[in-house]
Amino acid sequence: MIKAMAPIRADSTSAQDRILDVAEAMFAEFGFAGASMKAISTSADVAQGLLHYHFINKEGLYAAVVARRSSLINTRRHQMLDAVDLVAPDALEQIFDALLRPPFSAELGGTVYARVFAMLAVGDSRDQALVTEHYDPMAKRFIAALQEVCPGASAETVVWAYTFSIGALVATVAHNGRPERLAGADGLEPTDAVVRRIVGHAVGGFRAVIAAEMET
Amino acid sequence: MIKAMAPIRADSTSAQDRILDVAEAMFAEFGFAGASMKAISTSADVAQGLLHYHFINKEGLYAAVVARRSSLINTRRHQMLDAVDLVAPDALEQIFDALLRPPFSAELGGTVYARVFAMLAVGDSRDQALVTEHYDPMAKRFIAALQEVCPGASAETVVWAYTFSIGALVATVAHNGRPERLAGADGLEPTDAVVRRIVGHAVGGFRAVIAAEMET
DNA sequence: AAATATTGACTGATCAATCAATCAGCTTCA
DNA sequence: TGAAGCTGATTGATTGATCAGTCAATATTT
Repeated sequence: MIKAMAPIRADSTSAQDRILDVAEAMFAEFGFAGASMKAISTSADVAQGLLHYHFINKEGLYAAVVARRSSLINTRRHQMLDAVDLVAPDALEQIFDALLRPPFSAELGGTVYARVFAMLAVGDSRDQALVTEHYDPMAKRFIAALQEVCPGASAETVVWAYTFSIGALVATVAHNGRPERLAGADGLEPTDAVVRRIVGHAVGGFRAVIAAEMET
Repeated sequence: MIKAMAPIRADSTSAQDRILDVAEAMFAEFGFAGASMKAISTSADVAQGLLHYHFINKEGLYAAVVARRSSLINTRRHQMLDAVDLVAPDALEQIFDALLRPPFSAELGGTVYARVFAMLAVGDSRDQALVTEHYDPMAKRFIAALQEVCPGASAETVVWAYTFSIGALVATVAHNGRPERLAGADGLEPTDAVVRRIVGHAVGGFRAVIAAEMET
């Protein structure tokens, strides 16, 4: 006999994934302390106990949310960096494009997680531990690539330029409506145009801090 | 007889100021939802009811913390922008210096508040309401100054460049130890050196996005 | 000048609501 | 016969907020 297929769930996603999706949205809106396990379980339509069954406690759930998205985004970053020709004249543009474009990607789940990512970047010791685990290795590889392209630059200078660029990314991707408010515009620019802007800014800023170091 | 002097308090600060100082530190470390009124009152050595007496509720206390520091910092920014010669060759440097230097000032209370400021920048609607009230007018004046120096640039481009620079500022001033971690350094650079770096980065990035717009 | 009201700052106790977490037991599938 | 996934009820602790009442200083009246 033909075996019954794996049961097709009405919503087509497992309870675990549903919890992660809802938790991501809640953490994005209210932060770690502001999101409650009760609200997450209610919105995900599961018992609150199930959250602890799968993720042990609130920190575990938070870490799982971060791990899921950061893995997707950083894998893409590594792929794009792999494809960069470090001796090409526009190597800098390519490197920053590889660093800054993936967080905007909708198919990597970017838009909602982006706010969690922004909070991580400015967060306390708990957030920093997650950053250290999930983002620092990627960061160090990009910093090494920047140094390779720009041999005269000191490590300190490159790290600061990297930090500034990530800050610009965070401010952009946290899409809280401020740029639109300040410009008096009502619509969002298409993603690709914003990415080109931020990459151009990062490259220009990078060249400027390198030049400032050289002339001293 | 000589009248008794006004009583000299042991700690020389009013209870209100003490509450604001402690609340600032707590919000900086744990965020809005993470800081509790009980913990704040205990650390400030006052009854919890006094927080509600002076600030009505938690949001009122949070708003008071933001209002106090943002007023100091933005006043300084306006003063420095007033002193800028908009037709000088280094007008751009001067404008960005006026924008980016005050948040680093220790005498304006910067170092602790900086983390509150960082959370504001990436925060939810409550945070954005405070940003709109306390930061947007200043931002608009700086954006206007940048447009004056760079007449060919579109408003949109200038706003994005401004947004990127504020992002770099936030990432820097949230001093969570990440730059040092990535560089493997153990000491902090002197403030003035960091400010010069970030101003140079902002100017270089600004010129780059303007140039990119011109050539299209 | 003495007695009396009024105010503002502040405390200590207490409230219902909400928090994260636990656990016994149910169901489903291998 | 398990084991994994999951529920529903419940826990003690903590949350922001309220309120009656204390106390010292000032203002008003006698």
